[in-house]
Amino acid sequence: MQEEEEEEEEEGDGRNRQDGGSRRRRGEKEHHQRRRRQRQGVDKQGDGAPAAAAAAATLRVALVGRGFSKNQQEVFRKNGSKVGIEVLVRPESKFVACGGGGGSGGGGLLEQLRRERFAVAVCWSEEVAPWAELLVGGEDVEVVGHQWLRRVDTRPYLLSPLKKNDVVGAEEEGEEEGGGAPAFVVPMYACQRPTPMKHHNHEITDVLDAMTKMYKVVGDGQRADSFMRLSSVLRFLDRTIRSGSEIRHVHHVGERMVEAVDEILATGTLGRLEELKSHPRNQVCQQLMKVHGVGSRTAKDWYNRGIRSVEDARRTLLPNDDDTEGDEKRPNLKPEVVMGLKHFHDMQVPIGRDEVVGIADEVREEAERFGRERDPEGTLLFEVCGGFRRGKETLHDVDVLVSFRRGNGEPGHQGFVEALRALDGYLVEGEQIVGAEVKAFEDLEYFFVEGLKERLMERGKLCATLYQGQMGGFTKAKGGQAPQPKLEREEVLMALWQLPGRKCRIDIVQVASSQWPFALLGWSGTVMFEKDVRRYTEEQTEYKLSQKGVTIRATDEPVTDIVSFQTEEDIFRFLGLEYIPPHLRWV
DNA sequence: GGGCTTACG
DNA sequence: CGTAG
DNA sequence: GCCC
Repeated sequence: MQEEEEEEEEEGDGRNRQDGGSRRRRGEKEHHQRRRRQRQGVDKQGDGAPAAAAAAATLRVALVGRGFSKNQQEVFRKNGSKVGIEVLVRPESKFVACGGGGGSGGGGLLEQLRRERFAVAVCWSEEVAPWAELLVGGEDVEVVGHQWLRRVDTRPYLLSPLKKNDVVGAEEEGEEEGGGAPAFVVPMYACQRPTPMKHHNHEITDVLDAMTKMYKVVGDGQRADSFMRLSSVLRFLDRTIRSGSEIRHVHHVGERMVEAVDEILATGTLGRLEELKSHPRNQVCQQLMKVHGVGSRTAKDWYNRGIRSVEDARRTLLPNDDDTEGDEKRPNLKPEVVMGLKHFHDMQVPIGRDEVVGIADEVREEAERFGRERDPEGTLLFEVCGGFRRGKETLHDVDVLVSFRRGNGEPGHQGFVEALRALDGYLVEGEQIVGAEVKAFEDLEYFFVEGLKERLMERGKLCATLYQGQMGGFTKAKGGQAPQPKLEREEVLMALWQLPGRKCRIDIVQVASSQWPFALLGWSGTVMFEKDVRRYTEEQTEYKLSQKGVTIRATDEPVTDIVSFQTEEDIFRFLGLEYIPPHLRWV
């Protein structure tokens, strides 16, 4: 797609650039950033196409491999030493890739490129430009970083960078083209990987997912994440793997993970997993963590109090009629946990898609009615997010996102600010808010979710509230400045919904309409996808992404003031990502 | 050895 | 710490 | 557990 939008790219490890640098670097903001990674110039979107023509004139040399890691480059520079460098050329695309020599072991990026019909050469100098010219003829040469290469590659997916110990051999012994299936090309961030729900490696990912869960039970979230990442990588692959080494070159796949995959392929499970599962405490804790509001810490607490099952917990912890002894050691349970225990069995029952549709219809109907009362000209934005939007067959809760755009075109939030202004005692001198804004929130009937909740409760649809709150709506108070009303806000209600015969979990979220696409993206999951789209933004762009919108990281200025975001596609495009529809976000 | 998404209660 | 995606 |  963006075959031609590279134009702008560059970045990089590009310390070696030889051209004077037509590239503007925005050094100003580097300062407070401990980020040593250079960002790609992701600024243009939409229009950024009319670049192809210019691209043909210049030969770009992309640097890849550890020979060009930041540290390595420093070494080059300091020593002025000669270093073996591999040069790969792909004439039809007018660029070459170069990487550090030395090392061995296949599977690296260079090797992948070679298999894909790049020409290969090795030079023994940091001065790659002359080599590149030699290989493809005397065009102008510009040296760019491997990030650039990844972005201009014709395939729909980006390449993952070479890992530390995966540099291919410097000696390009004959072109043994053959050699089995091509290496997997796995983008580094989950948000770059279209990942379907059903894939080719369930046998392995089932075990890895169990491992992930078990590490969460024992409280090792980071290690759990690592296994989740590996599982995510495997779900992306387009064929079943036969050995861990097939993905050794992939980011996030280390030595231990290769061993793990091999062990699963050989034995069907992991010794470490079986070992953890064999501990009664872990088994019990895993059960207890199914209770809403109970994580690994609470589960461990309960276990240490002698609780051995959810039924134990219900008996011991839920307030009962007769308070015999033992209630003095009853811990103060948060209301959520009380509800989690009380309705435990209902909450374990999967919710079918048809049931979700029914619930959503009722919520939408009421929201529309409620909205019309406030502004007959207004428009309701409504979407069921979460697993439902990704196409999941059975859900464990219903995530509803709503927004209300006023008929006059103003964001629905404007009404909130107006209402706030009208509130006696909360405002003085225009925008200045006096007193506890929290109180204002409670008093204002403007709030959409609150109003919606009341109506749905009157109808007997909504029952217990597990949590209700809001984010934003005011600027932070700083100095003597009182908080100011603010557009960005989000109201969240987590509650129970009365189905015929049972209750189920429902989350209703309302946001300012300006935040709509960001909220859609943010509430559609998966967890990994959300993490990685933010991590990608943080590491690869100069922006910062949140459910509120996009800001320029250095200045914290909202980009949403300048660029219009109407859809999720707008966000992906802005960030330089291929659009990935919800049903391909099973990372 | 630090960091690993982000925000709230 | 737990929850949300 | 992996990466920088």
